[in-house]
Amino acid sequence: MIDPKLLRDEPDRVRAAQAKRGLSDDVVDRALSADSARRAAIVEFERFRGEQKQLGKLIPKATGDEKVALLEQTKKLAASVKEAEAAQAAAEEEWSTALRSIPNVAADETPAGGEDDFVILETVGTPRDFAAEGFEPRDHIELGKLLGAIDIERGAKVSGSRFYFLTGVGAQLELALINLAMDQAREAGFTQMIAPSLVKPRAMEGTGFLDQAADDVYRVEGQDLYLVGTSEVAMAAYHSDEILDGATLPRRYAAFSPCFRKEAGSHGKDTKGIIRVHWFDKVEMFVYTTLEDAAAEHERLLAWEKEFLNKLELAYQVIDVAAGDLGPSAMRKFDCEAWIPTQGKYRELTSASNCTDFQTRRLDTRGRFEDGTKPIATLNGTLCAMTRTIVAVLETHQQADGSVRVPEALRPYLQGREVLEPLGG
RNA sequence: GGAGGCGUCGCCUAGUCUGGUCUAUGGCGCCCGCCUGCUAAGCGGGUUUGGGGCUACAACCCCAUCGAGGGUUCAAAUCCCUCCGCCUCCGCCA
Repeated sequence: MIDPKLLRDEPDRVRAAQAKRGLSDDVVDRALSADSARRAAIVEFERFRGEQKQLGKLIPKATGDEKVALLEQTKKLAASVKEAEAAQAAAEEEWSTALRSIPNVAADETPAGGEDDFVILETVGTPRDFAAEGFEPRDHIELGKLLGAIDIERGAKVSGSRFYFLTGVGAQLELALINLAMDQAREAGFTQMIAPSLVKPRAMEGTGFLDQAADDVYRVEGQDLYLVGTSEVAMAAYHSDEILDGATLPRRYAAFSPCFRKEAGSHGKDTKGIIRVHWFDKVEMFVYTTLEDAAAEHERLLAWEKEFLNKLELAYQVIDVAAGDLGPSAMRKFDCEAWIPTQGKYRELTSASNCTDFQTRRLDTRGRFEDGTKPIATLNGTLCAMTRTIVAVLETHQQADGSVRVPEALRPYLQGREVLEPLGG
């Protein structure tokens, strides 16, 4: 939720922000008029209510005819109060709906436009030249089979398309990645967390996932619970309805959880392999900090993501995601896209978002500072999304014989193994 | 799943039976001031959160807020209903 004050004081800035995302600014006027209607309704209600309270005080002292008259008067007033209260509630509702449908105001630095209007900030490493090395790279599906690491057929048999089993060395690889990520996070001062992947509607709404992305969210039948698409959801709601001591900020959490996505609307995209699946596990960085520090923290999250990708010796580029592709919560987003050899392109592996006070306003999380209670910011960034990372590692570090070289940083987490060998026979 | 108990402004707590000076008591903690070689103690004051009015976004005034939502009533922390959470016991279970 954006700051209502910003809407009131600088509606043109909000209009411009809508345009930058390619959205209509009708909602701005709707929200503005709802706001003034709401305030009028509040004044009305408070006038009646105040009068009612004043008269109510006289009743216990009154006697006889005086009391009868008072009771008659207050009875009428009670009806007005009730009516005004209902009108106020309706006005609040309309205002809140309008306000909530306005996404976060993108940062000045965020490129305008949609999905294709991103700006490449940096390219790290060089994609391997398999032609020069004299062999055709195998895709992760084939490598997964050779190594006995990924069982997609049985994933489909048991759970349907876009599911998989990680088997043997594949399972070990995920556990190694989790531990590498968690160790890095712990060393950087993060509190390690294992977060629930089923959450109440409040958490889902609060993080903005019931807006545009609603179609992508699994809802549990008959249970008023949702499966999270990222532990960001649980972590943003973790401190809901709390006022955090400003001195404890930034609070940095590294949360592990499975993630579930319907992938509605992506039929036909990435239908093979484990690039796009309905479930995967992820270690996510989640930070609560001050609004003043948020932009700097965003850069730090990106730095930690790069550090992790560097450990895995991957080639990648960092992009500044365009406004139209930010999602409702973020005001700026950096994606790290790793080179996938058999696709001949960079694919998103991690994503770091600065959500400023958009989520904390919805979830009632604030900070107590010397100069008062103020809104605070949340940020999130992927440290390691297992499936796509496994794809990148296998394909990038494969060798002509179908074996895969283990990046050095990962070896301590794989019993010192330097190479993953194809299964015999 | 069954039975019972509990939920008060940071923490503890009074108030709920018997609705109305509850404008929610007291203590602890915290903040400001006084006092004071320093510290402690003592004394005085302040200390939920959200919203609105008016404005300099101050001060001030007002409304809401006693787990949440309804209801009864002129009036609800207090009575009634529903829900949520926590605790105890039983059952079940990894």
